[in-house]
Amino acid sequence: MTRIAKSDREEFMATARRHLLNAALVEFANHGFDLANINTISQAAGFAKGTVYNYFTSKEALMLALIAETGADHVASVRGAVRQVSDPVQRLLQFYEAGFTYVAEHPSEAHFLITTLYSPQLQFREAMRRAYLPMFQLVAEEILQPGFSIGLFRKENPMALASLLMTIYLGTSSTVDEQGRPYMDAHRVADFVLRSLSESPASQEEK
Amino acid sequence: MTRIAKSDREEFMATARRHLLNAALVEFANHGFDLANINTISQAAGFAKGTVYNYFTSKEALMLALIAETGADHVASVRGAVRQVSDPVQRLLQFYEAGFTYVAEHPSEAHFLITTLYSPQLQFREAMRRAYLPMFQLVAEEILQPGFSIGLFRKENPMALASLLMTIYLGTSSTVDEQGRPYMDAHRVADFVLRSLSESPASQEEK
Amino acid sequence: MTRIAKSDREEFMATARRHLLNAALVEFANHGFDLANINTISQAAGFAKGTVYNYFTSKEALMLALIAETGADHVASVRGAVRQVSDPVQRLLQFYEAGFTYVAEHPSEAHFLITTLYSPQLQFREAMRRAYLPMFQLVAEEILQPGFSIGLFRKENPMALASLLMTIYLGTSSTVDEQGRPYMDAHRVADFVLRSLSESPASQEEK
Amino acid sequence: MTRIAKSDREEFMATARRHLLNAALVEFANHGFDLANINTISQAAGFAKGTVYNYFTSKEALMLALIAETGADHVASVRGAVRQVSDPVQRLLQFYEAGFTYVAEHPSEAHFLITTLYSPQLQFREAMRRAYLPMFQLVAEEILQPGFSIGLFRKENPMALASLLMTIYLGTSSTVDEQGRPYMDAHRVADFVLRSLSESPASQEEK
DNA sequence: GATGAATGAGTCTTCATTCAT
DNA sequence: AATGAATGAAGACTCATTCAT
Repeated sequence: MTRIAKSDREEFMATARRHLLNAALVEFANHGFDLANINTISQAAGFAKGTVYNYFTSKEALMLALIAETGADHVASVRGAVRQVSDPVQRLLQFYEAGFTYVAEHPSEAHFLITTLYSPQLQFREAMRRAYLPMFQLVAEEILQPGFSIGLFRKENPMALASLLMTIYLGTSSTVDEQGRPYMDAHRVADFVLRSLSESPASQEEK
Repeated sequence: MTRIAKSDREEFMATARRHLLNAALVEFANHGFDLANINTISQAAGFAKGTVYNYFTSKEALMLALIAETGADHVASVRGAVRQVSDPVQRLLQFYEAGFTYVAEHPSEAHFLITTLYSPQLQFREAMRRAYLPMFQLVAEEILQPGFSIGLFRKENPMALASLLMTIYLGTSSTVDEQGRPYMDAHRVADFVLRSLSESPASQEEK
Repeated sequence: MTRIAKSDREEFMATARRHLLNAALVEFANHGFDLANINTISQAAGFAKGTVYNYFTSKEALMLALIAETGADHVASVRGAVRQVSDPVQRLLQFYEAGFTYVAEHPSEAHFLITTLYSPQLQFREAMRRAYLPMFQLVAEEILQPGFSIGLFRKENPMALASLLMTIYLGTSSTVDEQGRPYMDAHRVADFVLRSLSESPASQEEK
Repeated sequence: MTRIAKSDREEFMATARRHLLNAALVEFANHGFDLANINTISQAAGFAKGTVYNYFTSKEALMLALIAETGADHVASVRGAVRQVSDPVQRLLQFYEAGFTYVAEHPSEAHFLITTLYSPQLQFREAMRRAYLPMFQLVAEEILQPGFSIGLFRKENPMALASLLMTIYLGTSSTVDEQGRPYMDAHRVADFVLRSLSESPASQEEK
């Protein structure tokens, strides 16, 4: 009885927390942290002014929670797609495709993540970096490494390559049209990257 | 006489304006637009609070002027380097080298430009895009086109390629260490890009 | 049965009420009424935030109850000591000794009472005055009057004298060290007062 | 020219500062620090909301300035009166008379000083103590010492005596009617104190 | 043109109190 | 009777902007 009641309450609060995070996401994405209005968030979530402080100790704490959770969501979504295939080339393609799909389907999240990644406020940039570390590892260990192992990718400085791939992913993801959809095509980007990664069948330029 | 006197005054005001822009650059780079303090800027430039309004109609106008001028500077610097050579491959290398050099030598400018490019405020993002249009054109018309013409680069969607090259440039430029220097090496990045651009010596993947 | 059950409940509630008053005392003494936090009080008493309102209708009601009960306690303690002796001079000494002892042994209560006595909020000052009326009467009727009767004290405006004695008591009581103990010595204070009270410009008190 | 202009401005600002302190005095005296409203103060002084922050960095800074300046005023007023006479007995009388006069003529100041002296907030109590140190010294060095020197006062622990005299002064000063006038009469208080201080005309106790 | 005091809109945050469970 | 989530009033403080000097 009590268990159920307590469980209900907990569930209810978890829902409320989620509403607040969703409202915060939109507000932060639209206006950025500094111009975001806590009252607007609370009311958009269906609560009165002060209620947000029952869930987050401050505007900053709300922001940090949002970074961590949205970042984790994003990473999980991409990782799930990547792991559906095993061939490194396919995984690379999945990486960009899942990424672009996420951006297209979660425009607010994507916009929030990108703007936060380049926020002038160090604390938020750092939090964003932390949230994206697993994605970096995904690229390095579950896409590049396998490719190296089977001699598919040229083995040049894995960290630098992973960094480049992430950079290209984030950069192209953030170049979107007014509907929030990426301008670029996942296949084109993946193709571009693959050409560079490939163990040159004949060794090309700089002789 | 009057002309000279007037010219003196104009010169003086131009100098004052420049001091203000420099101070604003540092403040905006350090704190972002919203947290930047007009008073701090004015005083850092050697003036009292109100004086900034003799030169810029508002904080926003100051920001927009800074975007336009700093962006133009950046573009000019890169363009100058690119045009020193004529071979498309060399130009591509120069593009990344000049870019990274600029970032390393102008950390505040670079930080300001990057954070503004991803600002949550549309107006600033747009202004930044406008400021970077010439750089985009530089890549498309003075690096890629010549490469296409002489059959050095595979001719696939020039706009998309230019966009990718810019994205890679901006992304790698914004990944800097604590001293503001890019982690990546211009040669490595240029090499990565060139591999993709090259007319496949043997036609690699998609057969 | 019912009586006993009811009595149990009453006892339980009385205990809870006491816990709340004790917690409130500490909080009010440490921070003053305005900065005192109802939540802190309730939790210090072992209850949740809202429970305090089952015992007191408001923060102010809690404060007023605390003033009345703590004041009465203090008065009772002093009165008890005074009545243990019958000689007016001894009573006066007891008055200051019991007072200082109370202060030393109940630092929170003492601090609360003194700060409340001089609170900027009239309602609390008045409540405090009311609580101290019996102490005033004690001085006037059970110390001074007997002294007048037996010609020990010069009979000059009893009300003014009682007021002065109370003032001296409260003032010296509130001058405490960091451990909450009065700087002054009860004997010294009593001696000072007795010299003034004594009849006989020539050869006054105890020979 | 410039000197005069600057001097004018400084004078003007000093006036504004005084207006603010006066308004703050009334507000703090009426409601206490915590309930005092900064906006009310600013507007009562004839300024807009934020102007008070051009003169004081915070509500607390305003309070501390007020404590220091009002305390110094009070001390100066009493000291001035005391020094007008040279006989220790006269000085003692002047001390209480000047004190009561100050209280009667400056009810807000007096109320503010007393309530602050017993504020629950340590920082303000301490500031008040500091402000009153010179008054303590005045009593010890310019009233009691001379009395000791000429054998008028019995020489018992000067510090304790000074403390008692101050206590009596502050306690009686704070016992005022609704118009803010002390209930006690300066002569009566001074007489009470003098009886205690006097070298017993016939040598009473300590043989 | 330079100054800096004045303005007042804007906002995060606190917290006493209510009330459904 | 106990709980604690929800409420919303209240207030200190910031700061872009104005303007008299």
